[in-house]
Amino acid sequence: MTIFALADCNNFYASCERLFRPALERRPVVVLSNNDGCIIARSNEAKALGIPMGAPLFQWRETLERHRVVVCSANFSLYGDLSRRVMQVLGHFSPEMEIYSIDEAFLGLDGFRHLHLDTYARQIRQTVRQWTGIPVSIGIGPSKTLAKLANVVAKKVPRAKGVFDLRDATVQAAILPRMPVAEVWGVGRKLAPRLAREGIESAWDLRQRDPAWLQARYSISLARTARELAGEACLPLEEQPQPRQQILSSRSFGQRLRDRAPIEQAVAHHVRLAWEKLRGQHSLAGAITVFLRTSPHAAEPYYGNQHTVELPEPTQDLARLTRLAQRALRHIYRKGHAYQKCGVLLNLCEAGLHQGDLFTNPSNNTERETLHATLEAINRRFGRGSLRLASEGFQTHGWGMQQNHRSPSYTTSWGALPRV
DNA sequence: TCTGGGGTCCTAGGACCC
DNA sequence: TCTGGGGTCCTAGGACCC
Repeated sequence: MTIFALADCNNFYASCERLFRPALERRPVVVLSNNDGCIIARSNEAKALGIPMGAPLFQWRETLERHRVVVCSANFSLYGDLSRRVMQVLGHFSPEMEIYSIDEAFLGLDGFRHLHLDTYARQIRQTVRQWTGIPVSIGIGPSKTLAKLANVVAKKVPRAKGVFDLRDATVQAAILPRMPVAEVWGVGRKLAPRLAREGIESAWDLRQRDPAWLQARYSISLARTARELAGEACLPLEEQPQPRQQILSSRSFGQRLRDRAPIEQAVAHHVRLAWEKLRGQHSLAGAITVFLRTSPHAAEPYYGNQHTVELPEPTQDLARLTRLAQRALRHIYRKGHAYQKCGVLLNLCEAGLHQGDLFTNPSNNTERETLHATLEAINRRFGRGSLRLASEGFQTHGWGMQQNHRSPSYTTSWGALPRV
């Protein structure tokens, strides 16, 4: 039997905000999405007030004020840095680790089966807490799906004190029937009600169904989930992160935009952000898509559109990508709408795998490479975005983000070091 | 007034082939 | 009235994840 552990940070973003502001301890804390739009993280105290995940801020403002909830704008450079530290500590405890998201990692514990794993997990938890200040919970199981489910128990049941082991069949038989199917990894908003109508209400119900039947009626993924719930490890630990297939940069505007000019700037900006990631992972873009839309919640009729330009040969050329993106924008922009959001999507090709054509001038690429490297060197020295294409504009006029409650970037910016 | 951003995978259906 | 059979590839859209 393979053994998986899932370590998942508790209320990660809220815990990060607390780290440098101990006064927030035991107080309800929420963290907002970009543009201060939605609530995307809540401390336990905030959850207890009934604030749901993803709730629009404006609908909850009154509750937040009444209970003196601490409201924070998202500070992803802080969370990213703390995540890196947590992962580093977790890495000490197993040679097999898959970083699954910003606040979660699977550990392979096969080599540790001689240990009392409950004790070992408590040791991991304690160490992460002591070395980073972030609380984590740990679930253990014979498959990733069961480890995930064990983690839910570890968080929810006070008696578990942050660690739960779901390897034992008797324990599974006791827990799974009480676990709503919606808690299962891979069962979401749409699937849960559909399953309920067929009498599948608990994780146990799902596990009892014939995988072949589930595959025919639903999908191969759900069949796999049922197998995983039965203790069969179908999903391997993926230690090597797979190369990205696409890179997306998009954001709501700080306010609604009607004119094309500021949208052009925002598009140029997104091309650059996507390009930075592209360079970071040494890939090439084979196609670029630009999309633009109005708010789906507005009273006016919705308009959304997108346009894709295929590149004759894969490229990393920032100026070229920007030019193509502007052309794509012209295809989809219509006068008269109050736009809410735009974005740029790069479809990637694996570098070195493409067939060049007869007419590409290789010396041209060297020139571009020098230009890109210089651009990056300057921005490394003077700060991100110090040097950029003029098409981004000089001010983020109208499209810049709203962030009215941003905490300092304590760990990634010299100017924001905490004072003691 | 105000509703996130960044991903992956799967499926259905159409276009196309012989 | 009646209109093959077997296959591949691509894309859009949907569902899911955090």
